[in-house]
Amino acid sequence: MTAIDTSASVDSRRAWEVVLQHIEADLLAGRLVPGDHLPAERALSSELGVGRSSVREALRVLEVLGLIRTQTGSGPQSGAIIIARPSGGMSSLMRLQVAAQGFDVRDVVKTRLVLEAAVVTELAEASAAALDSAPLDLGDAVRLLDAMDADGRVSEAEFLALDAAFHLALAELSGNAVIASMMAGLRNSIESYVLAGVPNLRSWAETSGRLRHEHRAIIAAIESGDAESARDIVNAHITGYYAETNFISTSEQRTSDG
Amino acid sequence: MTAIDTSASVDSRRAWEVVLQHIEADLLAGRLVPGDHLPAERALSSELGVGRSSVREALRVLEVLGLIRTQTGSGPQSGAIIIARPSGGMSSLMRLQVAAQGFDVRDVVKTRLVLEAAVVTELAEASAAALDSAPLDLGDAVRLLDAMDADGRVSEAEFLALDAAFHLALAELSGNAVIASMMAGLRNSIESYVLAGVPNLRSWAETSGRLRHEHRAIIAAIESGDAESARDIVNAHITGYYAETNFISTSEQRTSDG
DNA sequence: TCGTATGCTGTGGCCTGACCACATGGCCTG
DNA sequence: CAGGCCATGTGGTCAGGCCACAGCATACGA
Repeated sequence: MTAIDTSASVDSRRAWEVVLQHIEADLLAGRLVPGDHLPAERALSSELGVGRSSVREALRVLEVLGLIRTQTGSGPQSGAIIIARPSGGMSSLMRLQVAAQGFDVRDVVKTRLVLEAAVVTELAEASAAALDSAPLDLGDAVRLLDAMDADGRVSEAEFLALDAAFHLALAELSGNAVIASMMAGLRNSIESYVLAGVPNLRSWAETSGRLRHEHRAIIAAIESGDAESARDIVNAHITGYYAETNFISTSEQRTSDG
Repeated sequence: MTAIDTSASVDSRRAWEVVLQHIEADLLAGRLVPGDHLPAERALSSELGVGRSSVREALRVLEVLGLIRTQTGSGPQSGAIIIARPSGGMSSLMRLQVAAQGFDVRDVVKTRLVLEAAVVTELAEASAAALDSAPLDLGDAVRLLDAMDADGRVSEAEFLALDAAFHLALAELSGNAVIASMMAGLRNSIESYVLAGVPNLRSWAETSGRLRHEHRAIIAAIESGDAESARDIVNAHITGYYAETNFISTSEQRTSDG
């Protein structure tokens, strides 16, 4: 009796899809913008004529995709709030697709290579073009490199986490949120593989030293506006690591396999 | 009385996260592979000691992310089945993030440019390298071009849909599922903007003719193994369209805005 | 008067039980 | 042997309840 089924008596869409599309429409129309509160679950439920559990299913999806943040209790911070943080959703998506064999790990690495090259190219060109105006502050990235230089006091896992953060920082500095979140997701999805490869290294000290050196070289190439060499270094940087860990033979990917 | 709370009496994870992580663990361990059936919702519920609604929230997430397909009824096709189709999830994610202003449309276009260039580069290089062995069949893509040539009998929307399919086909031919699904998501997320830009064109006939010509040129460049010109053409192809629709002035993106 | 304590209220989180539509597969009947 | 019928198990959905939690207003005490 709650739902009025005049018009579209048979709604082919499932109830939770109705909720999802309703919210998407509100977003597209600008009726909902980041920072706004969604109506309470019970309100949304009666407003749309669906059960609260269906509303919750839709909200769960939005939460995983990084569109909303939920909080119990009362007050301004409670409820479901639009946040629009893509990285979390991208990470979940890629991690699960890799787990479910929808994504081949080699393709993840190759894609990361493509995006990473695009990022440093863009940064280098921006640096070259803006020598006079804005000086292109790479401080965030450099600080991470400094943290990685605390030799001996940084575990393998910590080092690799900082490494990931460094590459992510570069992506964010390029100003492209799409690429940045993709990079976050790609890296996140193969995190466990990266860690698992460490024992295969001949010498962690040697490898980490090389990685640190390459990082500095990337920064230097960007600052000097040398896009081409930045691209080459980052290429060798990533390819080299995976080759050393025997994680993937990047030289002969997908030559003739299905 | 159903849930036994020995060990980990306070589970900080929310109930639906427990379900999600359980399934993810099964995927990673290979206990679940594409084609397999998930346990029934009620079984999963009692097995994990959570309510069925929580199980459903997790399944909903998996469904939107493209990991499972659900079907009512009984028989071999009913229930939740692992499918691992990333495109749908990528599309949802990007579409909603664009709607929620988490992604700037200009960044979406720029990212598409990067990926598209990588795709045609890879295809061209593969074509050049495999002149003797496998002849690199572009048939799928070419058939789409043929369909677009039915001049006058293809509406704007249909033409643009075929255009999208063409670019997606190229991505899939490159063999990289990650890039292919990203391209699908990127294109999908700006679908409405692309369509909305059509009225801004000086002449649809002129533009569509140019697009068709450029498509053929891309194919030709790939087949001749000319990666560089393939990249240039695809770049001009995409940039040109958006410039013509005044949808975005690709020449001066993000020069000094926040 | 001021500060604190206390309870009210509204939020999401979760569970239970119930019903429905549906698809299958076996059983029963003609 | 063929065809129809129903038992069974599935996801889809709803209603209602309880809980923990956070804020806020109110009342009370210093």
